[in-house]
Amino acid sequence: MATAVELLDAEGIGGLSMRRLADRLGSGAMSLYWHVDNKEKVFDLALDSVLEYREPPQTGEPRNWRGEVVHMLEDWRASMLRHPWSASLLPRRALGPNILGRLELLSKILSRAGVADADLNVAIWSLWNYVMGATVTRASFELSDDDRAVAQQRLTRLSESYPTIERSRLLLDSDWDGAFSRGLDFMLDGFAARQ
Amino acid sequence: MATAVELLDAEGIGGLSMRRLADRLGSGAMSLYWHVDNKEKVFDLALDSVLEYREPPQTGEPRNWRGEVVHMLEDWRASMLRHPWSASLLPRRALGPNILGRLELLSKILSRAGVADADLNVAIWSLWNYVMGATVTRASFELSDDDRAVAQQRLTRLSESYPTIERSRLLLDSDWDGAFSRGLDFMLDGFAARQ
DNA sequence: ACCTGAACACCGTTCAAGT
DNA sequence: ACCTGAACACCGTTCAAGT
Repeated sequence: MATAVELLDAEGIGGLSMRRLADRLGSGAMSLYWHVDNKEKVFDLALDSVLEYREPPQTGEPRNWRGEVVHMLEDWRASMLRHPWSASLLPRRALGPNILGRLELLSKILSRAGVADADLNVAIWSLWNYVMGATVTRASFELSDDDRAVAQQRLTRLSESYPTIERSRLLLDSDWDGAFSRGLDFMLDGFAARQ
Repeated sequence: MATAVELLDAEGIGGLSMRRLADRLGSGAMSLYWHVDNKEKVFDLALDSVLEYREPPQTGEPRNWRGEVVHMLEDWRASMLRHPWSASLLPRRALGPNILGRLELLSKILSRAGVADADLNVAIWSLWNYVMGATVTRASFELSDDDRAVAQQRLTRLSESYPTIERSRLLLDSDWDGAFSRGLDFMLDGFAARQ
């Protein structure tokens, strides 16, 4: 599986073919199919393998729940951005053990923090949605400089049609990390209000 | 383009090949390439073509900004779910005119509602992230009943490892629409707090 | 200006056959 | 139990050639 991740890192999602993976593995032609059902399974395994989370060591001091949530979610996003193919793999993938582990942890933190049981699932899915959307978006904007230039050019050409987003420089603002954590703060404010 | 959307609706993302599309179009073999650069462009066009938004007719009464935002975003999500392939197409796609139009509208509503300029882009991207994450997730869980059964089975088998999400039935809760709008409310609460 | 078909360089997957 | 290579049924894209 490590080899599949290497290949995806190096060549992107289109670069992984069963034939090339077999090659890279040194093993001859099609022996892969003895170990794995099909290409989908390879993607499932690669995705989950990249999402392992190790909680930071507990110091004696009481941790605050917001900090814990933020830490885990920022790590989640960072893990996926380290392997940009993982974002485009996300749709239609199974939930592997590492993903389930993160959801479990998130549940525990939030319910310990006093989020009502009735709101818990909504809160978790909201955070999930936020992280997944942010990651998918971020990865898809991380294109070549050429592409960025083209997008910028097109937008200024169309500035009469989209005056507001042109003025606020919505598409040019490149502080992705800052936007991510500030938006997360907004969301957590929303949860905290219902506690 | 309508034909491409039909084909995607009928057969999913894997069902669209340049050859089959040409066939369906009645046109012979490879004449597509005179009209379009490559397959990527076909996907770009298909995605945007499905995201047109018509604002609801303005009654004389003053509309509330939360209602407008919720309406547009729920329509956005619904449009994508009507064409499930659009969710998996989202990563790495260009922003077409319909998408830009929605972002422009959102900007206008929020800034009219009094969201500070400094918070505007963060708010918009947060909502974007939320909608995209929710849609991608929803579409990917809408698998065959077989798949759902397998997932459920696996989770109960692993209930010792994931007690909290097992207890809250996180993965079985099927009120997606309700979760979407309740989570959206949380977010808007967060924005309103900063006004 | 628009369409065509053959051709090239790939794919995923199966399967009989090997050790 | 594990690997192999040939074979099948596809792909996206190019390009010389047609109207």
